[in-house]
Amino acid sequence: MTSPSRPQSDGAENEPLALEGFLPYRLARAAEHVSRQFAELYRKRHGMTRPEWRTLATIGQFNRITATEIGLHSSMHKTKVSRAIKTLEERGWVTRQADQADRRVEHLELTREGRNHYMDLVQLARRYEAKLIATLGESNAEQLSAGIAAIETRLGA
Amino acid sequence: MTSPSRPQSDGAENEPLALEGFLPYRLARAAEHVSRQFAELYRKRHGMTRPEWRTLATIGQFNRITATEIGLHSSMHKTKVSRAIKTLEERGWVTRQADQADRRVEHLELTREGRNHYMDLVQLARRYEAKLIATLGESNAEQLSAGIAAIETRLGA
DNA sequence: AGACATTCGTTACAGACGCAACCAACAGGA
DNA sequence: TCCTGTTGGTTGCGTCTGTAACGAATGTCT
Repeated sequence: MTSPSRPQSDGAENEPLALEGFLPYRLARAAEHVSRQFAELYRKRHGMTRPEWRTLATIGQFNRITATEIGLHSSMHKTKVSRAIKTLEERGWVTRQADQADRRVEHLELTREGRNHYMDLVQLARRYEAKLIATLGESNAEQLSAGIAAIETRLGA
Repeated sequence: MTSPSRPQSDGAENEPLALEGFLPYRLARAAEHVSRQFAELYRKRHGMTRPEWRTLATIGQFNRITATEIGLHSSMHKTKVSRAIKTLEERGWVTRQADQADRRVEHLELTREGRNHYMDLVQLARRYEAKLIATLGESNAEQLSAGIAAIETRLGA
C-alpha cells in the first residue's frame, strides 16, 4: 500500500477535484432536489412560489407579524418578502394593518381564505416531510438533521 | 399524560408548522449559506459565478468533455452550461473542438490559463471544504455526508 | 431515398432575483 | 425646533434563470 513516489499525506494537491464528492456541491444538489420536489406540490395545489410559501407559512405560524420579521424568520431578502406579500394580498390571502404607534410598520394577518390555504399547506408539508424521512430512513434523516444543526449553530457567527 | 380530548397520535394536525424545524427549509438554508460563503471566495479571487465554477471544475475533472455531459455531471440546466461556456471561452480559459464524427458536438478543454485557474480553484475548494468540516466537527460533517448520501441514493429514482 | 423523430447546443422571451436608491416615519441630540 | 442618522418597506434597474422554440445534424424506419 505504500507509495514511495508520492507521500500519502500529500492530500492529492495536484489532482483534479471530484465535484460529486465535494461537500458544498453535494449539499447544494441535495437541497435543490428536495426543494424542487416539495415546491412542485404546493405549486400545483396552491399556485404558490417559494417566497410565497415561506411568507404564508411564517404569517400562519405567528398569526400577526411584520414584513421585516418575516424576512428574519424565513431567511429571505426584504424585496422578496415585499413582493410575496403583495401577491398574497392581491390574492386575498393576507391583510395589512397599520401600526398606530409606528406608521412605518404594517402588521400582516391571514384572511379566512388565507388561513384555509395555510392549514392545507401545513398538512402538505407534514406529509412531505414524513414521506421524505421515511424514504431516507429514520437513521439517515436524523444524521442529516444533526449535520444541518451543526451548520445552523455556525450561522450566527 | 393522557389527553382524552385529543389523541397523542394526532400529530398536531391543526397546529401551526414551525418553519425553523421543517427539514426541507433547514436543508435549503444550510445549503444556501455554505454555497454563498464558498461562492464569495471564488468570486473575489477569479471573478467567477456559480455556473462558471461548476463548469470549469467539470472540464478540469475530465480534461475533455461536451456541454451535455457537463450538465449531467454538474446538475445544471443546459442553458446555464451554454452561457457559462460562452463566458469562459471569451475569457480565454476554455477552447472548443469540433467532433469529426458528429458535427453537433463540441469537445471542451481548458487552455493553459484556464488550467492555472482551475488548479488554484481546486486548492481553494479543498481548503474551504477542510475548513468547513473542521468548523462543523468531523463527527457532524460525517453525519451530514451520510444524510446527503441517502438523498443522493434516492436521486436516481 | 425519403419521412419522421431525436439530440446537441444556442437564443428569444418573460419572470424572478438582489443591489442600490428611495420615501416616509421615527429617534436622539444640540 | 432643527439636524442627522436609522429603520420599514417599496421600486427601478441590470442580471440571471428556465421554458420554449429553434436550426443543424444525426438516427431510424420503411
